[in-house]
Amino acid sequence: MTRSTKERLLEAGLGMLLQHGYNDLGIQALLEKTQTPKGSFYHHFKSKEDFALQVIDRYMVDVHKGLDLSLGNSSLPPLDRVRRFFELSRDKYRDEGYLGCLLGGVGQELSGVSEVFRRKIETCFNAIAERVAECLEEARQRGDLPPDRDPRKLANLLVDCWEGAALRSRLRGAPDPLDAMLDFYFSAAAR
Amino acid sequence: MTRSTKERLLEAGLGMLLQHGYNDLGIQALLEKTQTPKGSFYHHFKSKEDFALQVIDRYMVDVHKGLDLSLGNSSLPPLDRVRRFFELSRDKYRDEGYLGCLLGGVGQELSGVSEVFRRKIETCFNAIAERVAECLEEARQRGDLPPDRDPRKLANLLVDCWEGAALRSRLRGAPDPLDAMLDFYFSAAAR
DNA sequence: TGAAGAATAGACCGGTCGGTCTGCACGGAG
DNA sequence: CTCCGTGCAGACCGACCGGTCTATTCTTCA
Repeated sequence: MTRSTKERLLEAGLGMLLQHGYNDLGIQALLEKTQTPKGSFYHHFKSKEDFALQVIDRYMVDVHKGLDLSLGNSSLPPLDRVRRFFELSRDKYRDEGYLGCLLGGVGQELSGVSEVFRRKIETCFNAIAERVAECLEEARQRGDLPPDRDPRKLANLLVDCWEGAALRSRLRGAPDPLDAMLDFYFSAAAR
Repeated sequence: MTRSTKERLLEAGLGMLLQHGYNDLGIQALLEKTQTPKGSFYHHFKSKEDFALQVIDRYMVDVHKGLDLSLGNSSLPPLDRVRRFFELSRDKYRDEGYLGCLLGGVGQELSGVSEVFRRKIETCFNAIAERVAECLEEARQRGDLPPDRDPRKLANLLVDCWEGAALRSRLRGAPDPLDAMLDFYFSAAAR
């Protein structure tokens, strides 16, 4: 039971944070949704901020799992592995009702107001880009990418554009912007 | 004086909305900053939501001014005009301390919770993309763009990626992601 | 069995939120 | 001059916010 309550809170928090954002997410509402008394919440988390940061950590666990799954698939050429990761993310967004990316949402909302969150989100993006970059470097060495391209810049670019497309797909409730972005990026990067 | 108070509120609101987002923007704080009593605020705006929507309208006036300025400059080739617009935006972001784009910020924060804002922001993006698309169409007809490219899709793509880069530049407090994105886009789109 | 700490439980708190209400100042129209 | 609409002014309101506190229950292990 120990973990279960905390886990339940984090899980529900993930969904609610995605939909409501940070400031519009009420502790009260979270507690009602998870049938948890307030005492439990503040037993497991020292504050709302602490809670949100842990939700992000949990989100990143899933992200890294997705990265393992796609980038680790060595039966695919490296460029396809990268694309695979984002297509997986797109499918996840679909299942969630196109609410976009938690990092983008929280990042936009809080980076102007909280240094803690600003740093946190930037660190998460860097971590993702770093892993993508490794795979792009492999592609470069295979000749799938022009040798003069910097894989790290290319990876950050991809992540950034992805976040923009994710916002747009959220606004539209549709995956089109995500697919269009991937098509453009991979045809342009490879040539 | 009639306009002045409302104008002052909208202007301050623009900055505060950009930094704090919607939910973290307190009416109280806005009133203190602008030395305005509460009665005046609710005389001019029927609610906080109404206020924010008008702030967005005001923001869009500036955006369209920027579009007029850049896209209307017929001494430049159309592709350069488009790039010019985004470079202008980048400079504006710099002057504001790299807080990114209001549309992106508000869009991310509220689109999961308010249909009104979701639609509003999507409409704004479409308006920008539409004007960009016109210019891209001109470029296509001149042969600066491959004839099989759809200017509208290309324009939306550009706007989307820009928003992602704007978020990242906000997280970093630096323009690099914006420039990297523009470089990539224009070299890829044109070839 | 019993002591101790983890976890649950929810009443309660001060502060702040968005929003309302009433009254006053002012300026042009009759 | 009065009248009336517009804008300024701020006290006030109930609701809700995140967070605290104390008490109780469960779990574990000596």
